[in-house]
Amino acid sequence: MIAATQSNHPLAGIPPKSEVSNLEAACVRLRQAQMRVTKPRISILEALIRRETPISIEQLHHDLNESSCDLVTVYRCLAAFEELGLVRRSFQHNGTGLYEFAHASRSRHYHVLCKVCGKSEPVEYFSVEGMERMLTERGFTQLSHIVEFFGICPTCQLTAPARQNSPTISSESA
Amino acid sequence: MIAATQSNHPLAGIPPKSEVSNLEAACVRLRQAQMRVTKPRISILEALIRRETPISIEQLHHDLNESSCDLVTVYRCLAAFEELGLVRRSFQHNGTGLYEFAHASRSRHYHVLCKVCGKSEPVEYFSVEGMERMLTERGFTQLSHIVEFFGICPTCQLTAPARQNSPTISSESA
DNA sequence: TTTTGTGCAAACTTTTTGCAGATTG
DNA sequence: CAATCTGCAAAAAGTTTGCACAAAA
Repeated sequence: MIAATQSNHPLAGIPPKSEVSNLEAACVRLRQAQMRVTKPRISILEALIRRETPISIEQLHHDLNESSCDLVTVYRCLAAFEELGLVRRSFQHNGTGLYEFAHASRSRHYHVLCKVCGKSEPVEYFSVEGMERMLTERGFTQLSHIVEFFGICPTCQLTAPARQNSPTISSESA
Repeated sequence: MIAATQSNHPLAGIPPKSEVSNLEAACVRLRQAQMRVTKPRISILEALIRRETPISIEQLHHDLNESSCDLVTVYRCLAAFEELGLVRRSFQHNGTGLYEFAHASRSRHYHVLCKVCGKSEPVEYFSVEGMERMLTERGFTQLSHIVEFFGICPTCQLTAPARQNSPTISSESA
């Protein structure tokens, strides 16, 4: 989309160090999980790191240049990345998935998504009530929200084989 | 599903007053919105009021006896009910929608959904962090969560025709 | 009687699966 | 070389739409 930065500064086009380390950390994570660091995976991670807001799979695939890898691969990679805690999934109002890179350093934030244009903006999190009050002040109308927690219940831990995932995925709340 | 209560107490089979008033309030709401109070709508509302936990559309349709109304009607009714604020939608970990009756009297609560069996339990809401800590103590593992706010952004309010909905849907945060 | 809702069939969108060939470590 | 990924094709889920008939006000 955005053509490479138009300056001819020596660092033009070279991603900031933080992006590199994010990517590297992610690759380490992949190897830890005995997963391979492939070209599609790298491009997907790069694209996610570049972005600041959550993005749909379709759109991500498009950003990737379409030809660089198959849509199915994007689905598979994101599912894997989510299991590893490398990305976070959220939802649009219609239930379609959105993904964003889970920056290890940054504290977790949340989003407002416009029900009409679908654009999302990050927002600081205080409390549900404070949040909606603040969004009203920002000019949003017809506010609603969902808060959902997922986990594996005690019963299923006993019965299901439960593919044990890498380190705690739940570490996001640490 | 559950055959009429097996006792022969005079009140057997008669729903508690609260259910009735919930249903009545909902019907008033429908009429306010110039919507008709039809048999399918009543059964859907009844089924939702009976339930305590969020339910998928498929499952709701099943609870309804399948034959009592078409699956498409369930979709349409729930979408309409959501617009009116009569029900709340949430999501399973895979993105499929879940609905629950928005009891006007009760304060809003949230859920934990098991990633394996999908069962949901209501939980008191404190804060995201406290929530996950508490769920860990309850024996849940591999916790994750989503918090998403939806609304109509200032820009779209100017451009889009924006079918003006009934009283504030957003009143849930009042 | 007019307006609104429903059922049915079919389309669509999003996501998942199977498998052979390509790629990584 | 062995294990793991990817692409392609096809299927499965979940959800939406169009239209004629049915039901509610």
